[in-house]
Amino acid sequence: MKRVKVSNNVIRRLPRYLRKLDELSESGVDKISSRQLGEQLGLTSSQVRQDFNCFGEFGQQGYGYNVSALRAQIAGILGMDRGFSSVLIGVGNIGRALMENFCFADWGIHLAAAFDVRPALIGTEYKGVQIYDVAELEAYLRANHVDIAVLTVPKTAAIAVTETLTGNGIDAIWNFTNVELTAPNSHTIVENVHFSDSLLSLSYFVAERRDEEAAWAAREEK
Amino acid sequence: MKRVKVSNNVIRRLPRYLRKLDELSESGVDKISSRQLGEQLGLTSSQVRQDFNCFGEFGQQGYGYNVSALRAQIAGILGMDRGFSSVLIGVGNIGRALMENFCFADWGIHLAAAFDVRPALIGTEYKGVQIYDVAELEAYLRANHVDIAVLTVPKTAAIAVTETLTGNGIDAIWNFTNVELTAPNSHTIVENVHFSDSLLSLSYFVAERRDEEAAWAAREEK
DNA sequence: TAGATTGTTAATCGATTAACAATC
DNA sequence: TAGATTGTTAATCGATTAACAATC
Repeated sequence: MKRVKVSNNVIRRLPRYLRKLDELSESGVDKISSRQLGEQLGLTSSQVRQDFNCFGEFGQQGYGYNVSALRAQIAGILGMDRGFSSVLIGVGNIGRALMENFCFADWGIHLAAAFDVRPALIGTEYKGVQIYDVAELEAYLRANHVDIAVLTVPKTAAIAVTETLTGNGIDAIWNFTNVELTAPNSHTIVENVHFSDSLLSLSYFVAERRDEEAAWAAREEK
Repeated sequence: MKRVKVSNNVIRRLPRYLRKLDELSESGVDKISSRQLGEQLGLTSSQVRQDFNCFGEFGQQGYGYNVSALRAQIAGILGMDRGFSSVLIGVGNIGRALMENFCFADWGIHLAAAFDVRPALIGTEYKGVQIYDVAELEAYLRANHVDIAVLTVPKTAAIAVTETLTGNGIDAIWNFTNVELTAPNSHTIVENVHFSDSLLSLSYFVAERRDEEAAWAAREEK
């Protein structure tokens, strides 16, 4: 597979292609053209073809793309077949929500262990995943290869836990705390899930919509 | 305030400016230049100034920007001072995580009510928010003005609830289900929080990193 | 006043779109 | 073969960066 420097925009579209292809598969569709795929995602056919051509030639001229073959290619590009392993730190509401409803395995990630500070949780199992004491995190990371840490601790614990993680070989963090972990010169890959950023974008669009409505109403008035 | 058509990239940066300005405020910083602000967010000073100039003139030549004044401007642009109201549907783990840990009020959104189907929850209160039967959702929406619906129901209920929402005047949905709600021709504003997209992007970057490491190791070998 | 930094115009860069030869 | 659709190059568009006059 080619692995040239690919723009961030392209990378962010790959998971959307994957979801759409899974949806098509479920509906029994087994071939699709760049034009059809683009229409369903709000993209031009050119963009779809350009995106795929960053990584190789996945289609067949005059035919289009085979849904399951293309799906497999994209899954490979995204690293879903690499057997990445992860641990989750912080079995609160958001941690439990992920353990319960989010199928890590569906996306090729093995959730190997969870950690918390609360005695009532330590030593128990939740959804088939063992919960350990955070005090054991360092030892665990030294004994086991872990690719990704899922950070779902309270804000106050975020920095300390992050230091334990990065100090013990973790170079990728899926961050659900609203603490900014991205040290400017850091070696660590951080993917932030900032709920507030998402809600505020929505709020912006609602405000814009309300202003438009008000402008219309004012025009009617006259 | 100007409200010209602003690019999506700019809109997505606004919440980041807001968070950074809050952080600066907390640290007692009361003025900042576009250069300093840019450095702390990984942006050029030009970009920072261009972004703000989409909406007005918030700085002072030779001085820079007043942190709290700029913060207030951005809050206004994002609609945080409009008193938007919201309801949450689905008081499962993710719904509870939001109700418990996410301060809607901090972002100018009032969470007015929650809805669920489980008898054990209906009629109770969680974190000061009343939980109603989903069967009452339609009546509630007709009786109360609601700007935003927070959708945290299981996948299987997503479509039916969305129809109730859009059929009763809701034009903005904050969607936590991994169902694609964005009807191509829809009037509804949908902001998706797709956990899987986020994790897969992270997975991509990890895969890229591992490939680089492997390439280095292979070079050492020779 | 001199220094600093904005607001804004112009230049550059990169991403998206269009076009078309290759080919299934 | 004729029709369809890719892969890929060229053209366009928009976003970012650079530059600088205005001005605090």
